[in-house]
Amino acid sequence: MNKAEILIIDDEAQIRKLLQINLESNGYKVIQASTGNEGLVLAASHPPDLILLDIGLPDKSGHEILKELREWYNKPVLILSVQDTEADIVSALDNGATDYLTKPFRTGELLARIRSAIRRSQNTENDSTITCGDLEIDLIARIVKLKGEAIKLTATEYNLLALFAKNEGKVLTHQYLLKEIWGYSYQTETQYLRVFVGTLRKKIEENPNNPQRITTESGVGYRFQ
Amino acid sequence: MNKAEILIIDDEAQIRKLLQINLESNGYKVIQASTGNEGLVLAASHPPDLILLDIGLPDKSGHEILKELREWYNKPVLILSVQDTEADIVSALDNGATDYLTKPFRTGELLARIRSAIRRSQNTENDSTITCGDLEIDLIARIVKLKGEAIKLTATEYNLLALFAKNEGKVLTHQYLLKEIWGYSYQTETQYLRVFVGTLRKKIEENPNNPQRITTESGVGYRFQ
DNA sequence: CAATTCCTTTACAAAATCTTTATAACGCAA
DNA sequence: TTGCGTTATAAAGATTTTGTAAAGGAATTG
Repeated sequence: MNKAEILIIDDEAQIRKLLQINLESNGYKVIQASTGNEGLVLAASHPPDLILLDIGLPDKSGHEILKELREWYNKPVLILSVQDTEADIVSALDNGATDYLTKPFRTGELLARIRSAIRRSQNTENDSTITCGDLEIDLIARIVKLKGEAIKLTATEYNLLALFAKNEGKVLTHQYLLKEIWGYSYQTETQYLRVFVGTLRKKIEENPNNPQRITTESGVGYRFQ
Repeated sequence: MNKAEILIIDDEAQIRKLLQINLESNGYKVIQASTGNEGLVLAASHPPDLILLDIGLPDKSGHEILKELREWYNKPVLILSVQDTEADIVSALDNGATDYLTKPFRTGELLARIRSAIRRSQNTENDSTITCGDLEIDLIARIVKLKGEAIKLTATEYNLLALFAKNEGKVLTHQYLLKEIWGYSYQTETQYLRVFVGTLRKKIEENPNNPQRITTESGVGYRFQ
């Protein structure tokens, strides 16, 4: 993955700064929110690869934020907290937190736990390259080859194709695709999908008028084979 | 899931006992090993759903055990250790540990982290397919196969068939079917059902004039077998 | 800051699906 | 047999969904 994006939701500017410096120097792209609601909006409009969530937020408890996130967000959410009561930890983990670290944390450990969480979340059948007939997708290098020839895809086209490839054979609903590629708040923009599936077909199908790889499931979504 | 199995690899009998009692009272099945090699053998001969691994083992370091395990075992491995140096934690996590807890640990937290790890590992492996004779319905991939051949169904046809399959053998009333597929306000549109049961029969019945799979219960509804 | 690429949006044609109508067939009881 | 309620099938019409092109904006790049 090319620069995983991490969203920090924390009200303390100092901590955000500290995290930002550490994460960016380790090759992550960082987005920040100082309140829970701001964090939810940011996450919905552009889903990050991982979220660092503080429990002690001014506007809304982190537990609530976590619950709301988990209604649609299924990538890792790591909790950072000064609280270390067992009840807090258990509640967060049972509500879908991926991990729980108490402040002050050790940066090396935090980074290791982030690596671990991201590795696992990408581990959905992810052997770096996926091959489907004469189409090869290198998920590490982000290169797509058709009959050995590299194809030029835009960022969105690539993301869409990679998502299809990781779910070969399954029907992916419009909602799901939009949520994964554009974000939670784009669930109704099915026209985006039509446009991008169209351009993808032009690039990877033998005959775009009779697509074999990306087929339409009318009223439901698309399927990649 | 039917009683998840947990393998404990730890040389201290007291800790094993403590873990055993706690885990068993929470519905897990427990297997124990007091040395690293014994643990590897047990894991290989009967792979558990999760492994609790102590780092300070007499025969082999837990780090080594972890590496050997990870060559083939990809379910959760939680590390328990008296060591809490950052280097230890980072090394374990980077070698594929799912989580790392330092002794003494809090049982509630440990149980929550176990639940969390198991939940996540199960999320990636669900293929619920219903099989009725030579008809297969994959509810995740949304694929229907008859004698191994995929059949093309429209969204409504598929929904109807899936609903039948989930209620195999039962008579489903017109009202119920209409309510489930079209919605509450369509309960009187029984003609819809006739049309769609008709098209379904054409696609999945050997002889649509003498249906065996979807049979008519006159005046009541339909039954799927 | 100009050029290019990519994304978003709009418009319209084409295809697929659903709904409705019409008509025939079936089972059952009088 | 006839009549009635129910079911089956075909096919026309209506509606929804999809595909494609293209214009205008936004973002990126040199």
